[in-house]
Amino acid sequence: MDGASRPESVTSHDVARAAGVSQSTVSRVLRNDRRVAASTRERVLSAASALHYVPSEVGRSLVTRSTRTIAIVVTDLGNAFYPHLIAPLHDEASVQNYRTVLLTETVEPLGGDGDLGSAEAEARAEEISPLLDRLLNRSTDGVVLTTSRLDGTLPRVLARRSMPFVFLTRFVEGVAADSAVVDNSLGASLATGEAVRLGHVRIGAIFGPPDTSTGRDRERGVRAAVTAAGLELPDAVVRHGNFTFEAGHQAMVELMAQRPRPTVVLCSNDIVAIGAFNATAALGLSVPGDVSLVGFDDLPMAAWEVFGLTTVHQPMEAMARAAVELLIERIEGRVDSDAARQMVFEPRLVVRRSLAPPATGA
Amino acid sequence: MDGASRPESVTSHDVARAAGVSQSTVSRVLRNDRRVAASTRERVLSAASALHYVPSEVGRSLVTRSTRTIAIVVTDLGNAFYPHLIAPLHDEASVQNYRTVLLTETVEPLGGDGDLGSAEAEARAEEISPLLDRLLNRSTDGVVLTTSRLDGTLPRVLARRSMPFVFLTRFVEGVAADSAVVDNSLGASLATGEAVRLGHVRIGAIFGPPDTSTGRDRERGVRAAVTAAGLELPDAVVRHGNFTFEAGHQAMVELMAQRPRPTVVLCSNDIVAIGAFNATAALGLSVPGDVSLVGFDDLPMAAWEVFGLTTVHQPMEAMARAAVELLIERIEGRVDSDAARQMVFEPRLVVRRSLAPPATGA
DNA sequence: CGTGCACTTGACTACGTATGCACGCTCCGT
DNA sequence: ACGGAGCGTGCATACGTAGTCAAGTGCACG
Repeated sequence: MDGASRPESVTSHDVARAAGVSQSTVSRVLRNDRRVAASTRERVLSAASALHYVPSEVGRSLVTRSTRTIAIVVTDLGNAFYPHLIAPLHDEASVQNYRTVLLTETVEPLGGDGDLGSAEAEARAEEISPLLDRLLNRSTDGVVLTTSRLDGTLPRVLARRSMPFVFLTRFVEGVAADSAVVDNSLGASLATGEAVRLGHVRIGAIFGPPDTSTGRDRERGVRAAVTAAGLELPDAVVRHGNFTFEAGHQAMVELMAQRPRPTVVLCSNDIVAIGAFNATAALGLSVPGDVSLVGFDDLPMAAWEVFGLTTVHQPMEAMARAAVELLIERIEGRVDSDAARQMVFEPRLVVRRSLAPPATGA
Repeated sequence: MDGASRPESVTSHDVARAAGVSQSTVSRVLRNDRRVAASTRERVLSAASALHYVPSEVGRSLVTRSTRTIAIVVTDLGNAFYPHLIAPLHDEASVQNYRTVLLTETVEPLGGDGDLGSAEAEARAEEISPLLDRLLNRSTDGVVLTTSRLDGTLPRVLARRSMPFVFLTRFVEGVAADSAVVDNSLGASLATGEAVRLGHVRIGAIFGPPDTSTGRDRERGVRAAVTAAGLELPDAVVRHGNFTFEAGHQAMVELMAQRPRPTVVLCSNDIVAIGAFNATAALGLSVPGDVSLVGFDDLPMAAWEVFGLTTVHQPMEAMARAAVELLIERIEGRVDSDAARQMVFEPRLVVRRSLAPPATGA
């Protein structure tokens, strides 16, 4: 069956034999141990080079009990949001001489049997999913979580098994872990305040999932700013949905069917806003002529000329770097306290075409 | 320094002790070896569960000489193209019980010393870059290459070290390796033919890098169709660039400055086309009123209402699945021949708003 | 009642690398 | 000339798992 007969690879023993030294010496040379004679080092290096020797990471990991690899957990790779997070994570990890593994958390549909006892729920949480296995089987030194829902069990399990991890973008309350997030509530307030300042009164919103910190905090910020302005946010012009193009598209179609129509729609993020933008195109409406739109995140896409999307910038690169640093400090035990270190970044409003004063006399 | 004192994890020996059996038996139970008594199995499983035992992938890999992990090599994670490739790759690998690692190939700028001797070039090729190290250090069983340029040394090095790999989307001539690609030349011909059929005569093009099979083959297809129609493709309305938004944007600005302007511009892929689309918006031109646009790939984005991009569909999911299957067959030695197996998929023209007949009397 | 087979289990070793320990050698000081 | 320090190197072992070999038990059959 497995007729592979993989060509057995060259090991440090082979190099040792070729150089006429012991395997220990080979290891020392390659680990840059300075207690080895220059002439020996030379011989070993040329033997290694001649044999095309590449040290086995597996053998090394087994004895060092470290893989210098961190896992990044995301939900949906198809979502345009993640690449912008993944790239800086990857880069910063590289700088710190860590490798990166990308893992997807398949969100299981909440089945019909909603009321299983807490004992049962606990048991299910401990059940080893493929993802959890991957995180706990020591092929990874730490984890960056970007997708956690507030009720997620994953962070709790990781904490219990004392696997180092850090929250990025979102976090889960009641779990003591480092995190790097933007001040979502403030950002949403800024955007809402600007809409109010421009004279918008009939404000609509497409919020994110209430069981994510991001969705909830941005909603809080919008509602606070609306209330502070003495305005209201009627349920008829509010929708909740996932952070996806499709969710934004569909919600926007519904909102545009309301009478009176909102003159501005605040969206939970840029992807949703772009879904909404396309919905207006499908409906023959114009932005900002018929309705203004505001996003959140400031993805490169928001700046595209066809959108000109007003949005709230969050420093994703800085956040990703911070997350990696926090994590690696934990991994290498360089941090004294067990307390969670929460880094909160400043949002910044980026004004573009998609937000304008409401049409007069509409 | 490293005061981590990582809590030493539970091993199969711990489980063995708890269950009152030998480590071998624990291993057998977990490997589902049926030569173990039901009662023993029961005891071992409950001990393992009580101790929250998770087998060490590192230990396992060392002895099995296999990691069940395949690497995906891409250039630019920020490019919207890759997620659509990565997701199905990841999924198919999961189905086959393989894990996936995402690696980026940093394309080194071609320095000024262009003419180093072939011996020198060879030496540099053998130099172990971080990426190459990662691919050869046996932390990975095989590689999916999506980014190779025609002169790339990576595939050749992999072949020489007999590391299984497969080309996806692009390929490199002269390297005998399995590949899964669309018929790029045919696809480009289809799109060009349609433009001609609609009456376009002044055709412009933004081609991809000539040192990629994708860029070159799509260019070939366009040129063949133009010639077959008895038309010409003047250099003034042809640009070459990378497969990026920015390249498409800039090239389009240049093409639109030509007189007479082309009435249609064929783009090397959808990202480039969308860059071009945005350039027209910046210039105050309309698509397809002032100029028609055609892409390639049929990313979900092409179907967005604001674009309505006519493009050539390639079955990326099927291609990704095929690539994974080809690769795993190689890894597991299930394929007799050494000959390259090339799977060529059918392109399909998807007509949307962005391609229309040229304005009359323009 | 003896032989042999089926079934179950444990002792042991290999995988490739890193490293503690000990040994031998050189060189210097007295 | 002798002792000790210090350097360079090899031996042996550990890491956690899989699998080989052999041994033990019990049962059926002759």
